[in-house]
Amino acid sequence: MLNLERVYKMRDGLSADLIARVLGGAPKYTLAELEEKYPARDLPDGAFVTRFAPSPTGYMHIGGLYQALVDCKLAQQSGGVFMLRIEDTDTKREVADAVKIIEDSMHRFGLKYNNDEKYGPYYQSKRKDIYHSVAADLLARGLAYPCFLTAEDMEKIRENQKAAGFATGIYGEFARDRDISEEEIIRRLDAGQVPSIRLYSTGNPQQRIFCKDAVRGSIGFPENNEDIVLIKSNDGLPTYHFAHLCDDHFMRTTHVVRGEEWLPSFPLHIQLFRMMGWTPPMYIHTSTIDKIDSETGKQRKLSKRHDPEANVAYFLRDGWPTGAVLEYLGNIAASGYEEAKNKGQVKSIWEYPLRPKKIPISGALFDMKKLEWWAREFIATMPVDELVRHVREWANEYDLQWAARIGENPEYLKNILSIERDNPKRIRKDFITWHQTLDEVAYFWDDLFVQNTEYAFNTDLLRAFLETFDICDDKDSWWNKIVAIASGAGVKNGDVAMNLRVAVTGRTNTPDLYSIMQVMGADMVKSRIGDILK
RNA sequence: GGUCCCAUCGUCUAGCGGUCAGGACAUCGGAUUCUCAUUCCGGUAACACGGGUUCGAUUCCCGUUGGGACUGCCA
Repeated sequence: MLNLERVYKMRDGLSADLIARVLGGAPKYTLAELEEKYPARDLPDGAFVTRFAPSPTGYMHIGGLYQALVDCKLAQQSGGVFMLRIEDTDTKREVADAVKIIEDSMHRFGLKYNNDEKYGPYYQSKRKDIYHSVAADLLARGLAYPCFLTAEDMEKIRENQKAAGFATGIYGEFARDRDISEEEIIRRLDAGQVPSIRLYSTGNPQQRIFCKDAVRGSIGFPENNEDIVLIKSNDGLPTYHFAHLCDDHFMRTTHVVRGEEWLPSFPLHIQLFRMMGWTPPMYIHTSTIDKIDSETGKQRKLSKRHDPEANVAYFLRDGWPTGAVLEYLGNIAASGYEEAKNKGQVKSIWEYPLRPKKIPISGALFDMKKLEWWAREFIATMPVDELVRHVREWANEYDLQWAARIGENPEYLKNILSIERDNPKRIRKDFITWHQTLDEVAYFWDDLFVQNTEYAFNTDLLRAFLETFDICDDKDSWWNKIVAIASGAGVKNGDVAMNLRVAVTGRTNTPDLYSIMQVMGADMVKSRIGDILK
């Protein structure tokens, strides 16, 4: 009983009038009204309600995409709901078009969300009424208070704390306005000061609080005693912590998937839910996606400043198949997928169940080579029409020269990309990205063709080939002619073929030579060989 | 400094007290092939360290070391 007293009543609550003044207006809702407005969702047992909640910084991080995929899959496979919530509470960091970039990325990667209006709005900046109503409740119960500390005040406090070797932050004796009287509040308000609303923390760091993570199990922390900001003074918007509390409660989120950088504030969030008497959601703290820093040689999180591949836009620009990126990411979250797919048990990541408990918790290095492998496999198993469509769409958006070139003769590109695609089990895996696909077949255009100057051609063989070459030959006759040339010259069949291959394409490695010549046409074949003979 | 998280081949991982420690990518070798591709075979390669608990530890506990995150009126 004593303990409860300590936890729930440490200062008097503010009067309704004062709460309205402090908040800049009377709260629109009571807690009961909010509960009614956002009722429990009508979903089957075991359905997950998840959300991807990025802040609009004008940039979609690969780690964010990973989390969004996990969220989306969890909801999809359980018959639940996946939401996209924009965390735009930091007015200072707002970037134009940022939301468009996020929505566009979600769309391109096929991450479908369902923002049911009933539980909206989905922009935090439009949910002020909700936050203020909850804050009013806390204020009335003496579990929050208006704080008039300025940025300079706090900076000074922090410096002193550092100098004295104390933990930094606004807590206990450092929380100057923690027990501020109503009279003092009114005086400051009259003087035109605008307060932030701080939590009146009743946590005791000597005690431990245990927080449950779906993957990591129960994690113990010292209780939080910081009077963290709930509502910011400059714009009246909530901090992440308070928004998370209100939004995930009233949106009826069942599972919060977020990065492990949130682990340190986990006890705070549980404290908040307990103060409200609400059941917290289940948490899944994912690991970061890292790389080895080329300068320091140390592992670190993929950063948007140093690593282009941290940005989802990078993969779009280079024309990576979004499905392959998703498979790569999905296989990190559900490592059994790879094997199941190779065994033919499932066809895509969407068919493979993601077990929350199996989501890895140690940081994974981003493996470009493995992504490449996924991409090769992905493109190789794609019908040629789809491949052509993807390549054209990419060119239309990112490479107008290619787009124009393809536009002149779309059939030509299709014929090129159709080479060696008839046998599904033996399709070459030359293609990785849409961009690279085009570069790979550039030699099919005279103005892009680059003659191989390194290769030591045997002009006799080339001349012999030209003499008997007939584009109308079927593959057997064509090959028989090559065999004849080889035996006549006393060289291996492969030598003749290689001379032709390099002469016609400029490369030592290409798909089936006969098919290439058929697609190129007699004139191109003859002129390229002729150029060498000159 | 404090708090918390993490630790199996080079990489991503399987493993939940007894396994020849399995798979995939990468790598190396071989076979097929018009090809430095594909396909098919095969190889090298890992339980960070030290203590416990146990008949028996990769697996459980503690410590060490190493890596990471957080420590804002940013999320």
